[in-house]
Amino acid sequence: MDEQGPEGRGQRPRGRGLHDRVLESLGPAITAGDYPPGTVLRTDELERRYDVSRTVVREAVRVLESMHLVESRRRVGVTVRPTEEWDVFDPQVIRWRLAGPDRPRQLRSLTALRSAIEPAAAGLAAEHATPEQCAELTGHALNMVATSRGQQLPAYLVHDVAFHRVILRASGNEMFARLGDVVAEVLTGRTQHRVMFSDPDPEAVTLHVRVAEAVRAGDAEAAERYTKEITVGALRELDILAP
Amino acid sequence: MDEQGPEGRGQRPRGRGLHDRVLESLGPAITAGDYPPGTVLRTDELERRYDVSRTVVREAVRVLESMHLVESRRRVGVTVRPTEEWDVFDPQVIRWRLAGPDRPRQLRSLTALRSAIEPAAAGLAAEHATPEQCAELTGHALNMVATSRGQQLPAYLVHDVAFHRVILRASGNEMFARLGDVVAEVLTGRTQHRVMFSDPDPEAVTLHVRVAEAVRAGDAEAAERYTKEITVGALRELDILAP
DNA sequence: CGTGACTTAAAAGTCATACTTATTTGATGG
DNA sequence: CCATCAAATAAGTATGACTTTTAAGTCACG
Repeated sequence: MDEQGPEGRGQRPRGRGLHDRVLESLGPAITAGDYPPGTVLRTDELERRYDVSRTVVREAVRVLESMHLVESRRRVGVTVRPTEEWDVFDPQVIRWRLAGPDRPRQLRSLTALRSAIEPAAAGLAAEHATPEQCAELTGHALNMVATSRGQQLPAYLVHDVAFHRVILRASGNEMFARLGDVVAEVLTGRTQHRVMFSDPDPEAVTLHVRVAEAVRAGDAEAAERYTKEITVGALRELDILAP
Repeated sequence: MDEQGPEGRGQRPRGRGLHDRVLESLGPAITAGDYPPGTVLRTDELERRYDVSRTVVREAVRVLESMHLVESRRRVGVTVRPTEEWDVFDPQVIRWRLAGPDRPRQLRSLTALRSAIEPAAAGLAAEHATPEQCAELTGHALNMVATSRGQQLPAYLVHDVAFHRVILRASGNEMFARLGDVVAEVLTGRTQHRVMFSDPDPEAVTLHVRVAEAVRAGDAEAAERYTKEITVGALRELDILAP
């Protein structure tokens, strides 16, 4: 029907299918508040809006429903659910909200989460980390030191993210490990907002080295304490940037 | 807008749809390890197995895919993904795993998570709780004391769950608040396994009262410390029950 | 013997349509 | 005024035809 040539053939579209495209449009819109809770969407309306078949819309809606973003009821339609019922731990929801107007609030929530989780993870890591993980850890810490001065923020960020990922993984707790992506997102976001400022806080850099040492030494208490200091610093930083 | 639905909109609206039935069969099976990572399912096979249409199967698969439990690829099929990629924070995944053979491991992970989150939440609650929430808290704590002796575990559990829910909500952090259901699940599961034993640990009961007092007094440090003691006790208990 | 280009087939993805079922609304009648 | 039942509506399900992607097999060529 449409003999229009394929748009970007060499592109790398995030959505691998039509339902993904619908999802990647509806999800951000809902989490951004474009459709406030209580808003009712109708399947056939969405069909027309996105010019896709019923099948595609239903699959997208089903996923949104599994995230508790919407509720689909017969004879009513697809209703946007109250914010407090959303699955705020769903990585996709987190991504959408971080990309929307709710970003500051979301960053604050996530940083508070980090502040609770990461110290505990570091403590566990001190008890469970393998020699390889200890080596990775010190490696990243040293690289953080090396890149902490002279406009090398991108390189610094890479090692910062990797460091925290190793800690979370080494904790031996699968749930902690799964937060690696979230932490990465927060760290990346923070760097972007800090790019106008100076190099990373030297104290924070030192603390990372201390954490690596503590984990290697198997000193759970120290690993936890130093990590706590790192995350408290992150919280303070947020208050400074947007009081 | 009164909602006096006879069934309520509880979590078990028996057979809300065919796709739900497929999901509630496939989800537990995958998380239980009946289909090990790498296993390939084909849509038409599932159609026949559950005697439903293509539409229904696809919707179920799409939801499983959004949980990162499976990956659907053309010319290949629906592949079960490696365990470490699953969305272990998804409430539904948690429910499934708690109902399966992985339950002990899952309970341990979740208790470690509690141990990290709840003290932080209590600290925040001490700073943000409204007078009403403080009243609820002391009310539940007192009721826990009242029901802590003489085979009243079910009643005790109700207040225990409610207590922790209020703490998490009062923290003012939406992500902490969302963990209320998870904590409820853990506490309920623990009680079921303890039913053969005696009444709840008197020390734990006292600690809950102390937490309520600390929150009311706005003493974040104390609230955090006492809550930490509660969760550490829960961790110890797990080691005793299944070392 | 590889190696790269071409063909093939398998399975998911998409669409259109007809039909079913639950639920709200509101009209009817006690 | 309330209960009951009928109609309208939108989601849910089924089906079959068609498209697209891609793993894998084939074959000619260096």
